[in-house]
Amino acid sequence: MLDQRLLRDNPELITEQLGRRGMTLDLTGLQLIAKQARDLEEQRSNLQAEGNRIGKDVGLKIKAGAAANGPEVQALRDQGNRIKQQVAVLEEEEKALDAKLREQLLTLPNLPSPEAPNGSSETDNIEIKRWGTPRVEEGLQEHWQIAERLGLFETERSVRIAQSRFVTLMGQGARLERALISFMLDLHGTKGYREVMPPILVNSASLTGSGQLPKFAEESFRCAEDDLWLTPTAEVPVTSLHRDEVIPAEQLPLKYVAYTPCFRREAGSYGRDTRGLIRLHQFNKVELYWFCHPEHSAEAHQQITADAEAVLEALELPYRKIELCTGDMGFSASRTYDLEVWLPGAGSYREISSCSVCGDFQARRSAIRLKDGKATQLVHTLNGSGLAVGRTMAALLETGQQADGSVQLPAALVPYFGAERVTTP
RNA sequence: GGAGAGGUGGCCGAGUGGUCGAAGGCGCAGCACUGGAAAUGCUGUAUAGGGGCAACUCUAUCGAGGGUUCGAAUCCCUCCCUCUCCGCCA
Repeated sequence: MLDQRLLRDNPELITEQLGRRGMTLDLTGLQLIAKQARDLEEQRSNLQAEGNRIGKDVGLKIKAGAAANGPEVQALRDQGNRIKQQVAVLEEEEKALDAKLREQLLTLPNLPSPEAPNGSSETDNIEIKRWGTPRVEEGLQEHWQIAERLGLFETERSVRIAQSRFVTLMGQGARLERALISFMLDLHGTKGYREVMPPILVNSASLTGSGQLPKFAEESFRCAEDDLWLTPTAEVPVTSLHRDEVIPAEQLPLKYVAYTPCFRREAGSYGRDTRGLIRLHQFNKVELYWFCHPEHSAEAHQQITADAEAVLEALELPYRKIELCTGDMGFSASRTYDLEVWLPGAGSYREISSCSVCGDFQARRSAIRLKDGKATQLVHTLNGSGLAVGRTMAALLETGQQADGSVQLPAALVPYFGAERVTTP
C-alpha cells in the first residue's frame, strides 16, 4: 500500500511512477476523499474534546456537592448528549470515507524503484548475466518425456485424484523432489536463513498484507466457509509471521527460508505448459524472505538474488539473470530480478526464481515496523524463490539426460538422493 | 465437541463507573555517585492519527465489535483467542 501522506503531499509522483508501469490514473477523486476524511477527523476530534470536558465537569460538580439531578448538572448532561449525537454522525461518515480510501489504495501497485528499467512487457526486460554453458544438442528430450520413461510421476491418474494440472510424483521422482527440498533448505541454512514451516492455509488479512488481495482473488484457491485460502507462495505466511509487530532494529535483518507447497488457479493459462512440471495448480517451492532496515534493502536485494543463484550453481544448472522492466513487475515489487534456467530439451530459458524488493509496500499493509532507538519506521521486505522445486527437477532431468536413458545428477545432490543417477526402475 | 478459568503497557501485575494512558515492580535509556564498575538515587520510557517551526497540544486505543451512561479498563451483548480438565483424533 502506498503512503496516504504521499497522496496528500505529492500525488503527481504517484501518477508519474505508476505511469511507468503503464497505468494511467486520475487521483483527483481519491485526493478529495482523503481531504474530506481529514477534515472530518479534525471536526470530530474537536467535538470529542468538548464532550470530554463536559464529562469531567459533571464529575467535578457532583463531587463539589451539586445535586446529581439538579438543573446545573442536567444542563451539562443535555449538552453532552447533543455532542454525542453529532459525533456519531461524523464518525459514521468518517468511517465510510476511510474504508473507501483504504479500499482504493489497496488496489494500487507499488511504485517502481528509480533503478527499475522502463518498459511495457517482458520484451523490454534486460539480461544482466549468463552463467554456465547451456547444453545444446539434437534429439534431447523434454523433462516430461524423460519422466514418463523413468516413471517419475503420474499425470492421468492425478486427474482421477484431483484435476488436470496436478501431478503425483512416484518412486525416484518423489525421492528426487524430497532430496531437492532438503538440499535447498540446508544450503540456505548455512547462509544464516532460519527455516520456517508455516501454515499453508492463510486468512484474508495475510493475503492482503502481502498484496495478493484484493486484486488477485481469482488466482488463489479458497475455503469459502472458513475465510482461509491455500497459499499461492510462502511469501504470504512469512510476511504475516511478523504482521502488526515492532521489531528491534538490532535484530534486523531477519532472514527466513520456508519450504511450502504453493497453490495457484492459473486462471487464463489454458493450453499453456500443459505437460509436465512447469505449470501446476500445486507445486513445491523453497522461498527466501528478508525483513530488513530500509537503508540496507538495496544491497539485501543483491544478496537474496545471489543466494538464489547459488542453488543453480551448486546444481550446475546454466541460467541467465534478467531484470524485469516496470511493465512486467509484480504488484508488490519495486524492483525484480528473475532467474531463468536453461531447459535443454525445450531449448529455452525458463523462469525458476523471482527475487523482488518490495520496499515498505508490504510492511505498510501488514504494519511491520522497526524500532531504532526512539523512532519507529516501516521495515523493508524482500522475497526470492530459492528455488521452484518442480521446475528445478525439470531442468535437472533435461540437463542430465544420458544416451542410455538415465539421468546423471550433479554431485551436490548425490548425498541427498542416494544415487548418482536416476535410472529405469 | 462438553465443562471451567482468563485476555490490562516490552514483561509481570494492580485497578468494578468520575480528571485512568492506566498504581507498583521488572526491563531499558539518560544523569548523579565511582579511579572504573556493582549497588544506590533521580529522571525518562506505548502505538496510531490530527494541529504546531518548536516547546507542546488534541483524539483514539486496557483481545475485537456493538450497547448503557454526561462519563467505561471497570456494567450489558456478540465474537475471537489462550489456558486447564473430559471426549475425539494424526
